Formats: sequence, C-alpha cells, structure tokens
Amino acid sequence: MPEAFPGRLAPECCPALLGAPLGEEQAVELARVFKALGDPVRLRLLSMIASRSGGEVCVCDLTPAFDLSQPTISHHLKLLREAGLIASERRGTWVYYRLLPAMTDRLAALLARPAAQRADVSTEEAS
Amino acid sequence: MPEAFPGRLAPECCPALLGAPLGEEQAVELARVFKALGDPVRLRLLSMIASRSGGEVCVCDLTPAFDLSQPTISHHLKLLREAGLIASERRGTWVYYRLLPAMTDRLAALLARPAAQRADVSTEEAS
DNA sequence: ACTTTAGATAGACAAACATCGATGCAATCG
DNA sequence: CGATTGCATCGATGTTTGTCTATCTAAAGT
Repeated sequence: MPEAFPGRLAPECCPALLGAPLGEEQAVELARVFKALGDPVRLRLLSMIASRSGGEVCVCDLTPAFDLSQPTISHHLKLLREAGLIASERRGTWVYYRLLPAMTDRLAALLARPAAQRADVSTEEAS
Repeated sequence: MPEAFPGRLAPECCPALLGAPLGEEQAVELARVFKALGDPVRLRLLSMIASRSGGEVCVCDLTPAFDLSQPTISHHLKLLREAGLIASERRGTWVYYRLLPAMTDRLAALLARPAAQRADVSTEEAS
C-alpha cells in the first residue's frame, strides 16, 4: 500500500504548471493530489486539521463535525493521507492527524504565476 | 448552464484554507475547482494553455497532443471552463482558449501558509 | 448551394468513487 | 480476562466520471 510518494513529486524544484507544459508523468502524480482536494468533505477535513493551533487534531474531534458515518470520515482521511497532504499518529486510544505543509507549499508554488506573466488582476473578466 | 461562478468564489478576500476551518458552502465551491484539476489530461491542458507565450492556444493545437478523441478533449476543456480556470473565444473557424489567472491566483493564495504557521520546511518528514 | 473542416453536444458504457452497515483490531478500563 | 471505546478495513450499492462513436452546428472554400 504505497503511502503517498515520499518526496518524489517534483524531480526538479518547481514544475511550474503555469510556466511550462507539464509532463505526462508529473501530471499523473499531481492529479492524484488535486483529486484528493476535489471533495467538500476532504477540503473541510484538511482545513480543520491545518487550522488547528496545536497542529494536531484527534479524529474524535473531526468525525462528529460531519453528518457522515465514522467509516466514511476514516476513508476520506485515508485519501488525504495517501495524497501526502496529512500524516497520522496513534497515541494511546486516539489517532491524531496533522498537516504536511510540504505538499500544500508545493501546490501553492505550482499555481503561482511566474512574475513575468503577472499583470493587473483587474483586467481579467469572467466569460 | 451556469458557466463558472463569476467572481463569487470568495465572499471575503482569502478564505485561507490553512488558517481557518472552511465553511461548508465554500468547501463545495472550492471542491469543484480542485476536482477540475484532479485529472492528468486537464492538468496538462491547463498547463499548455497557461504556458503559451501569446496567452492563447487554438484547440487545434491541443487536440493532437493527446492520444484521445476530439470529443474527449472538448469535454475536458468544458470542465476547466466551467470551473472558471479558462475562457474560450471563437475567431473564424477556430476556438482559442486562455487562462483566467484570477482563479489560479486564488487557489495559490488559499494553499499558501499564513506566515504565522510557517517554519523550516526541512523539519517535515514523509510518513 | 454543396463540401469540408473545426469544434461542441448527445447518448452509451465501463471504471472509479462516496457512502453505508458490519466487522476487525488495538488500547484502555473494570 | 472480558467489556468497552476509538478507529480502520471489508463488501455492497447507487452515483459520478472518463471515454468512445455518432451526430450536430458554425464558418469557410469551391
């Protein structure tokens, strides 16, 4: 059961989605991470974990925040974990999750415009 | 056919996924955008569009870059368009796509760590 | 007006996904 | 030890998604 891809996402530093055409290989790996973010429940879970002051959240605090069964929450946490976005640790009876900021940092860098292409945002329309 | 959500994604400036627990409403809207990014083909399409120097790409240049049928590519472009990530314009026989940087900017800001929580990245492990 | 070419839409279908209830495993508490 | 509690895994099920072929529309050429 491959748990994320330990440190292998970006062979070079910054694939820069917006700066150069993405290779097929990298696209597959990146898509897996974005897919993990493509669900409202997982987004809220990640947000709850990331915004917790101590840096950690007990699953027992996450589960009751949703109108979903415990196995469903567990499944979503597993997907976030396999995407490399969070990590878990058991301490006694409870399991604690925490953010792995390396991955979110990477995504943020990937989506950031290279300064060259940046212009006044107000010149962008909608349709 | 609601074409993206024109400017309505972030009622306040920066929902800051990593800074405060995300509301259910915002999570649903955001998840739709991330889901659009959660496919290798769409990631490569977006990358090809965004990295083109002129800022525009003809569909006729995109389609032959994949081992997929023309309708499939058209379908992926539609999803990216509905997510608010790209826009299209017809000029004569051809249709040109371009990036809407407002959306990628927003995602990048959303995934960026609030400076408060930022620490040395080298202290992050994998599992 | 026909023909041709670029691209979008429609409908079908298999694979992937979100969810559930039932069960399993690990740790704590009587 | 047996019971209980926290969480993960399993198997089933309805929905969504990626892909295709066939067809449609729009523009341009002859």
